[in-house]
Amino acid sequence: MKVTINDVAAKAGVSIKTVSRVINNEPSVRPATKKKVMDAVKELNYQPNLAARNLAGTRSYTIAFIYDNPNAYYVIDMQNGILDACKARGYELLIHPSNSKSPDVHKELEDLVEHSKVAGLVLTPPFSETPEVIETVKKLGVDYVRIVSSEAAQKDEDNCIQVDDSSAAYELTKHLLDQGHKRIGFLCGGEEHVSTHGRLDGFKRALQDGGIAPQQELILKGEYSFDSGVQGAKKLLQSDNPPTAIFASNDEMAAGALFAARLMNIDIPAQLSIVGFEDSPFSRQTWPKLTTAHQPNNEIAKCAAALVLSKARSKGAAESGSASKEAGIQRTFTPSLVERDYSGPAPS
Amino acid sequence: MKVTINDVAAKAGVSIKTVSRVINNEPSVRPATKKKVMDAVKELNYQPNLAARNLAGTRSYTIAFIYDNPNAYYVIDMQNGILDACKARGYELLIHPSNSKSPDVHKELEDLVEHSKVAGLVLTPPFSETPEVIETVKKLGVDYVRIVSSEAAQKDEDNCIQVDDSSAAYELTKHLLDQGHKRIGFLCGGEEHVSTHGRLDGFKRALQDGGIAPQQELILKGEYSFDSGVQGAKKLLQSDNPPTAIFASNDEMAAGALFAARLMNIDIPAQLSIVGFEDSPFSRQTWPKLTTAHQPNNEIAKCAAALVLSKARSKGAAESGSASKEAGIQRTFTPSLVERDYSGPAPS
DNA sequence: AACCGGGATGACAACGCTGTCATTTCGACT
DNA sequence: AGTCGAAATGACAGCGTTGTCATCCCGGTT
Repeated sequence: MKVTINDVAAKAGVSIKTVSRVINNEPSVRPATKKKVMDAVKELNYQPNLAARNLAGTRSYTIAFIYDNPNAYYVIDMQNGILDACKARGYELLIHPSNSKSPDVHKELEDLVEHSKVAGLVLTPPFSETPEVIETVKKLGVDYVRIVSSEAAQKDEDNCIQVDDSSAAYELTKHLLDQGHKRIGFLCGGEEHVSTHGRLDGFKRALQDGGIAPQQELILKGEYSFDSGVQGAKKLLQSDNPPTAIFASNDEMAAGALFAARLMNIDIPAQLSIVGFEDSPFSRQTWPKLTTAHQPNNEIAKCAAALVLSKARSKGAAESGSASKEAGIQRTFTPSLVERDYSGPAPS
Repeated sequence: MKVTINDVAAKAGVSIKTVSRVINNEPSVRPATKKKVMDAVKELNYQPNLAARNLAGTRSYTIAFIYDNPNAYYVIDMQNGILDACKARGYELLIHPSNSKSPDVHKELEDLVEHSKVAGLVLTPPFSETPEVIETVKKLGVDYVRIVSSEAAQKDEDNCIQVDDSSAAYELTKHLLDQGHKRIGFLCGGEEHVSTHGRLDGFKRALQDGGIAPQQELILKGEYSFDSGVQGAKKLLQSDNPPTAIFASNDEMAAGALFAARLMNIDIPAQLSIVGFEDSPFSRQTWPKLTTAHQPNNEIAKCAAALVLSKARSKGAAESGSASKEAGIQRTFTPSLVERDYSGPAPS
């Protein structure tokens, strides 16, 4: 049958409590003893029983992943990253699709935390950027890490993994400017996403630094969807003085913009350049491939999970104050330019 | 703190064992007693502690979802369906991305089952259609349910939720034939998917029933990807005698075909009809929208999970032989035609 | 050489539930 | 009313781990 802590203790010639100490990295175990135990663990391929740990211990070995982003690629990427981090540390993952706009969210969160005894929460946008939700989470006193666009991180940096949308958008815009584009259309994502504002901000800053006056008529509101990209691009391209480039706030919109351009028989990239954002599989499934900003969602999620786990752990073990600034966990990510087929110099 | 079985027992004036009997639906509890207990449960909002259940009981309250399909939409849909079923029955879900082609699969599965003490497995294609993998799962003696294309279900119907690709493809093809199309191109999905063969089979049958001779040159091998759709459609449309309609084996390929047609300035649906398969968000993110066969992945997954849970339960409880044919769980799904913008009568 | 203090270790209860088995209850039949 | 058997219920021991607290051992003091 399954190998338990008793087997390990017997093999190592110590008590189960000592084994427990070793696998939990508690102090007061002589190096020699520790080695004996670790050898036994390895030899028997022992792995602590999660159910028993959860039951007996004060801390839990489960964290939850909460999301309400409709983009499947995004969610899967994040989920896999978190899963990796959990596996590495012997934790379990509870998947919790939710809806930040629903009035039940608060009770839902409460139930999740109280009932399931989770050690921590990983939140992604737009859920992670909804103030009331964060408020509730804070009140619950559970450890959490929010993955957010930098602008949304202000108040509790310590619980955030940030994505610097503004800087990335700046870089992307600069790329277009460098290629001679003077009129660049901008398709905004949904208002509820902080990233929408960050990306727009970066875009504007780059324009300004490039000495180009604001062109309000080229900035269009929208949503992070294909349809929205189609509509926005159409509007831009049908205007009297159409832009020579379009900055779409994500790849899906860029694919939409691309589609619209095709419909209008516009040659790409000769007449029009298009850039996306995120580097989702979407940008590669379009054809030819989109120039975009690569956002390492998998890695971001892994760091978020690692961070929340380290919080949960340090809390459980030594209450040694300095636990917060975890070494080795990257806190800020700036998506970086990936130049592909869909952008080129401005037409002369 | 948390409300436990003891609180319920106290409130109801019975022993904890009786409470246990009630919440597990075991026999030999007087209706009056049962009611008392249920009332107490409701009043206290009691929910059994999963860790304790897992630890104490012989059966486990965790099932695993194993997949290796790269399509995020597909996976998320399935996952949500399974999650629903689990929640409804108080089970926990273990997410396990895998790779049916990796040589480590067997050991991986073994570890998963032995170590994590899962009550059941839900498998999706192509993982669920890989013979060696199924072999391993069977050997492990764990309950499982495979979601498969009907053709792959032969041997162990009892553990399958089937998707009748052939019939659905037949219907879709018939739809095209009814509109007067005589030359229809067919873009195959990846060989490793049984659905690829089922869909082709349905296509051929419909053609035959429609009195149209096989046109081998119109059937192209491919993969379930956008790129593959682009390539295939290009090839078809550049031939001497191009088809008036294209049956793409999934929506992603259809989107690719659509894209290729646009590039070649082919008017749709006037000159060419395109149909997809699956009704993934993809088919709606394309624009205008694709005609396709709606495959209710969410529902399918829910049934699969319900089935595996009923297996696990019946095994744990009364070993009453007849447990297998679960009432009320749909076993076969036939995706059904969803007519949208991208198909029309054949050009005259 | 006896003594002390603190690090190292172990014994044992507890976590919340299920499984086993003993005990009680109840209706039906003498 | 007394007896019997099955149904209903409960007492109690685990499940594999952690937390608490007692014990042991050791080097350093006096």
